[in-house]
Amino acid sequence: MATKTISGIDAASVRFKALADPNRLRILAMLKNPACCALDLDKGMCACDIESQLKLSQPTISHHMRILRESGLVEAEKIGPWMWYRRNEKALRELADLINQRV
Amino acid sequence: MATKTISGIDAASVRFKALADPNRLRILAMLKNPACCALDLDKGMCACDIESQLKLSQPTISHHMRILRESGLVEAEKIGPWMWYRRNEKALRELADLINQRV
DNA sequence: ATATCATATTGACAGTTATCAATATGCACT
DNA sequence: AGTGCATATTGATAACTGTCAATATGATAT
Repeated sequence: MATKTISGIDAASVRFKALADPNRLRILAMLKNPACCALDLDKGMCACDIESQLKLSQPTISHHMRILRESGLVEAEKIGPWMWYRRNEKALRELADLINQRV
Repeated sequence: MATKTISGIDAASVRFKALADPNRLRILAMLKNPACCALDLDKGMCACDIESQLKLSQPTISHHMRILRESGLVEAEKIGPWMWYRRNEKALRELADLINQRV
């Protein structure tokens, strides 16, 4: 348990790293109010919608979504051919709390 | 005013980048409860104290402090030969609010 | 099976980052 | 002036990052 704090710091730095890119911040802001091709907004947004709103190539979007997913700040679900992305509000709240209370 | 939002995102990404390193997170945590060579804790911590608690060279500490300072998350004041560093609680709170409300 | 669409992976490249050793700056006290 | 101490800057290097073009994977519909 002695290394718990350190590994917590490392995990936090991974999440802050995920936020440390303007395009990823734009993606998270988009996911807050999904404007997407489907009507069922609860699903979040699919990659193609995100791509159409940012001037980035499809592989680049995929790269950013992987970083957001692996950091735990975004969750993904595959439905048919589409990948739906949603914010992990709990993880985001924990990160905000970390700034306010610990770090 | 049209670019206000974008420049806000860029400014935020600079601050998150400042948090995206484990050693800088450790420094911010240290500054929360300054354990330092001087008695006047209100001043914060001087660079030598930070250096003695992290296993990093003096230039590396200086580098990290510059990034924290330029991001606005930490303030610095030179008193005699020492540089005193303090957290900018307002900036940190704003960043936490950004996660909670905007991004 | 095969053609199509959505997304992921790979490979490459330019730019950035974390780190240290060496050196410079700047202050304080003889 | 000169010595010593605290911090900053420079230069170098290995590792990482954001981006795109090309290619691969995997699901759907014909």
